[in-house]
Amino acid sequence: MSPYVESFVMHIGEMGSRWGLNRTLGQMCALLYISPQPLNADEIADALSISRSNVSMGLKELKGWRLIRPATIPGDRREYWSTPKDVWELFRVLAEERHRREVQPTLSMLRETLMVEPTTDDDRYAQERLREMHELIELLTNWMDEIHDLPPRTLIRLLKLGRRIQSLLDKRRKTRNSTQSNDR
Amino acid sequence: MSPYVESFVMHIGEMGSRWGLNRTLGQMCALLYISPQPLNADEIADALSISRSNVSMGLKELKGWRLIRPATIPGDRREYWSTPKDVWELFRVLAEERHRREVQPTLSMLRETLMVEPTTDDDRYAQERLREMHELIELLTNWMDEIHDLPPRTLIRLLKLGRRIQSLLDKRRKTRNSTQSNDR
DNA sequence: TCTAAATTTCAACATTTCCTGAAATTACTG
DNA sequence: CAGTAATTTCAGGAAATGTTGAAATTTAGA
Repeated sequence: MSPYVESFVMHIGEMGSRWGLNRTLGQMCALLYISPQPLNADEIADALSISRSNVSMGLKELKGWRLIRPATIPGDRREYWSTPKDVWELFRVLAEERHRREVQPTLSMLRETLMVEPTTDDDRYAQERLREMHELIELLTNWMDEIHDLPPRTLIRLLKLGRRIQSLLDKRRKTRNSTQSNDR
Repeated sequence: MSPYVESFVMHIGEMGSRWGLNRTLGQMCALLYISPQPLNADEIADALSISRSNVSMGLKELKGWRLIRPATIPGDRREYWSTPKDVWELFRVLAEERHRREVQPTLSMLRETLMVEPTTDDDRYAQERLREMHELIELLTNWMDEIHDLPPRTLIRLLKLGRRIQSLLDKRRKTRNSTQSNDR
């Protein structure tokens, strides 16, 4: 592994631990991302100096994360792997998976708890906090779902707009109000 | 701790591990969030059945995360603690801290690596991937900075807009193009 | 300034998470 | 359908993380 590549792989490895993956998973991802060609398990084990079995388990997990894809090299019977090369897609997949694993269960929990009638004052206060949290998470979730398959081009425009979004929204509201309907 | 509160606290505890905090930190946060009054260290230890010293270390960390604030109760010499009660603020602080701890270092690493002139073809390919990642992260970072202190009201409007943002952006581009300037 | 309550520190222990090599399984190929 | 290459599984050990109680430190008030 060239030093060029190494600093990146190691760094993402460290970060990986904070992204639901762990160090090894992060390193594997990073390595596959910056490799021009797909790699097979032995090459990965070799590059990262980890055991073959560790790679096998890692690949299994990364499949679950939808972060890697198989590739075949004609005349070679081993399996090769790579990540999507588009950062947008990579981040989107990661975000979706984390949403599925972290946010969805939390939403369920909140919904269930909110069904229960609180009895004490403290519980009533707690319920109010839960309700607010539920509302925000649901808003964010719906938003993510909605923009999920907007073209990256559109999202980039939105990002570049930054805070100027405010005036745009204001303008929209004004015209809408002066005509008729309102959001939702 | 009432069962009402308990399911929430325990759940956030589990999630906490995935959010850079750990289980105990998550539980402490959750508990302080849904408690009508600030709590002192002993009350926290008691509610969560953990040692006093663990609470002390936890509070120290949570201070570092800016997730808790001290409160004083007149005539009581102990220190009391609570979280912000506004979910928006809570999430924003969490996002900011994670950004500081995870994204910033990654940005630095990318910038440094991009300074180095790649020598092999593989390194040149790697650099291209790094460049794209850097670009995206920077775009997201700037966006976050910009909308950082827009009023929640505005953000809610944006969220509720969902994918309809597209037509709004299209409209804007059309008028802009027909007059003159462009984004950036 | 002294005392006792409150808080913090830290080294030892406990728990969780990760990684490995050996063995088992699967999948090609002759 | 052997025989071998490739991959997966898994129990045990290693490393990392979290927790505790005892001792040290800080703080507030008498």
